[in-house]
Amino acid sequence: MASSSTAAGRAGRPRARAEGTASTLSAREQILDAAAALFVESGFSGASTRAIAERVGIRQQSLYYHFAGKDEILAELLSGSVRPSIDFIDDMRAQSVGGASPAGMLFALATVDTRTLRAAPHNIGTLYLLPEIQDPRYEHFREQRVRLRRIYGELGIAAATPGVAAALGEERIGLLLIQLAETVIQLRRDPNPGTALDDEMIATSCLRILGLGDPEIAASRVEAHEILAPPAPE
Amino acid sequence: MASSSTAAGRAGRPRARAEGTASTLSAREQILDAAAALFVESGFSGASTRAIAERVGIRQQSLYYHFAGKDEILAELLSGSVRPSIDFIDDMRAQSVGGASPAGMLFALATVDTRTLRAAPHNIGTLYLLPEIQDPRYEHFREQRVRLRRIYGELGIAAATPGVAAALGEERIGLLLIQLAETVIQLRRDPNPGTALDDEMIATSCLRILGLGDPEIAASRVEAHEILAPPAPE
DNA sequence: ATTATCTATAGATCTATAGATAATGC
DNA sequence: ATTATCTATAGATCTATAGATAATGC
Repeated sequence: MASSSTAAGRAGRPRARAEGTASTLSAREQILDAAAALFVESGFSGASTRAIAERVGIRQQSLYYHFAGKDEILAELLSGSVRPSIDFIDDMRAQSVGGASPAGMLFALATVDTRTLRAAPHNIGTLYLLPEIQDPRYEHFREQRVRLRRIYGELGIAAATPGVAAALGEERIGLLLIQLAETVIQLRRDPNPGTALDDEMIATSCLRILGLGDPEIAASRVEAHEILAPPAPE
Repeated sequence: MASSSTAAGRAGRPRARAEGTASTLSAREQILDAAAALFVESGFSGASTRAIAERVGIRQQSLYYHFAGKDEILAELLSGSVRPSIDFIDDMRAQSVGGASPAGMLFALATVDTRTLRAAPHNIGTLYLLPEIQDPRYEHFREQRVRLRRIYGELGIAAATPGVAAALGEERIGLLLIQLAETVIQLRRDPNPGTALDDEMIATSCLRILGLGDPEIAASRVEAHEILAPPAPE
């Protein structure tokens, strides 16, 4: 059961503003969560360390026990937010899903991505849009995203009809597909919840852009389901 | 010839840091331009009034002669940036382009939008992505964008195949199409200029999402050309 | 007189470091 | 002893207002 550090009220001087709720998260996680909410709402520069700390229920200066600076908090949030997609890709490749077509894999990837973006707390995908991430400091993160885009491009060009493949090329396809997946971010931003957008709508649109027709899309969808929910291995 | 206020060195105390270039822009325009560059690079909160003024070549406090505050500068930039699209829509409707199909009009609108986003100085479309514009203060701008999205939705659902129209619905179509048009923003952000993306690629992708095939897309493209470059009247 | 700048400056932040303190762990 | 907080505080901003000043316009 290895108790670990996640636990409730333990070592260290107690907080001045004793929390009523006794969060299940570690202090570090509480900070990340608070920062995510505020970065999404006010941007990186617009969210002060004081505001973050206040949301957590600690003093501004106490943040520095857990993070070297505000930028480290953002770096960690960013790296956590691409991880699910990258992991999924690596899994899919490792399993070398023999039977799956590029279109099937693309459908699965788009589904996972949109699902992740939708389920993440605080619409964290918004962070991708902050101007501040262009800073050299966040290059590692940007590289991860380039990698993701490249995978979209590779799968996309392999799945596309010859005409579309020739007209667009791999890089543009990658860009368009990832852009489409991120529609979810804008959708969550919209305060009017009238429009729900389910994951498969995006994945379907991805394949349409590539020139595929309804029968191919339907087949890819079935493949994607197999990739995503593999038959229980005995 | 009405000389107007745009002119070069005129009334008012001279600037301390005399500009070598004697800009052709009015001070107000110089401020807007400098602010646009900095908002795009550092975000709204990340760009200080001092930095903006420095770029213009005036003192920080002198900004307040032209604008009541930083937020007014952003408001003006935002309103200027949607105007071309809104104007085009109003024109297109006013002319009541009798012959044009929804698909043709959509192709034309997407072309104009991507062209505008591509040609604007400083990748100003990035401003749409700033978290700060969710503030109630910028509601007017957001309404303009909602209007634009609605037009995309109306044209899109009319142009779509029955299957796609039924599966997605007008609002989702609007969201997806506008998102696609804004791929240009991300493209311009990418420092690697390897990938040029021409306007018609986006417009074409818009129609593909709607389920249209190559012949319909080709026809819409021709219609769009007629809308965009109307045969010289009489 | 009007216009567009300037200088001076108030007051409110904001980030980060240094060192004290109040818990738990051994 | 270690851990996680606290208080105190430095130093750097940042936005905005008030009032002076140096041009042009009449």
